[in-house]
Amino acid sequence: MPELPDVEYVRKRLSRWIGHGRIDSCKVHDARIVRPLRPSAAERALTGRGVRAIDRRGKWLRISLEGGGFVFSHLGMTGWFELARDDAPLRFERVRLTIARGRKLARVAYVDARRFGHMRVADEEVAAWSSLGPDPLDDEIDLDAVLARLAKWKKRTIKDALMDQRLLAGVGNIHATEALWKAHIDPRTRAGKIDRKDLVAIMKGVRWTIDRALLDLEKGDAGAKDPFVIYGHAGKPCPRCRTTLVKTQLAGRTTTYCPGCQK
DNA sequence: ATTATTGTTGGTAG
DNA sequence: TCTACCAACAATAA
Repeated sequence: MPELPDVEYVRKRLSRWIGHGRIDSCKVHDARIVRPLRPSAAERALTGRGVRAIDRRGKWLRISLEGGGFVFSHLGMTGWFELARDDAPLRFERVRLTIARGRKLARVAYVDARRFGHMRVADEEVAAWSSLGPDPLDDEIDLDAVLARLAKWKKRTIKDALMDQRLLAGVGNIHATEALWKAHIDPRTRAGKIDRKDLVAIMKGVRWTIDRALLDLEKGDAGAKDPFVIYGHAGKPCPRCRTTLVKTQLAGRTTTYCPGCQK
């Protein structure tokens, strides 16, 4: 379930498993994932390469290789990295990396049921990475720059704008929904109508929902219970004002909000 | 059987 | 060139 917190969690795990290791072998089970490279070309490009760093920006991961070059990885809707216990492929495994660190081997599997995720092996930074907006977890946000962008969108809703990766990197449907609830702002508000005070509240909301999600993931009991306050809770009472939460469609995505306290 | 799902991209129409 | 909308990608769960 990757939005920013999930990808950050994956980054931490990957760093632990393969940081400063060497890619001993690479096996691509599904050609779609490494397009436009052919599986054999991707495997050849990665085998034997040292790993220098693993970073995240928004929902993208970047593995920097010794001697130059990168693997950019986007998890799509259902992508995930798992540590495998042996050589048998996991369910929906698409790529396997065997990492050598000293005498130890780590079997790192990329698993992705729907296959919307992909990896790109590249010598240079790719546009998908460099055109991302500021990352709300890592970067200082220039409020004036964000406001200037929002002002140009007369018709677009603030909810849709928040999911635009050029505005802020990493916010998706769930966390846009949760952040706007926290900020008391109606998701249907036109982006251009958002003022500085609103934006400050939204940014607080974004950090609030990201921090909560990250904490849940690191506790390790994710999936055990529904961690969201209003996402997916249409028809139930608002936890803040008890008004019944409603859902609507915004830019093609289901959006939940409280008609009582989100203005 | 039907509908929904956390994301992105490419086509089309304006 | 910019904006807005929608279908497509694919596999599951309710």
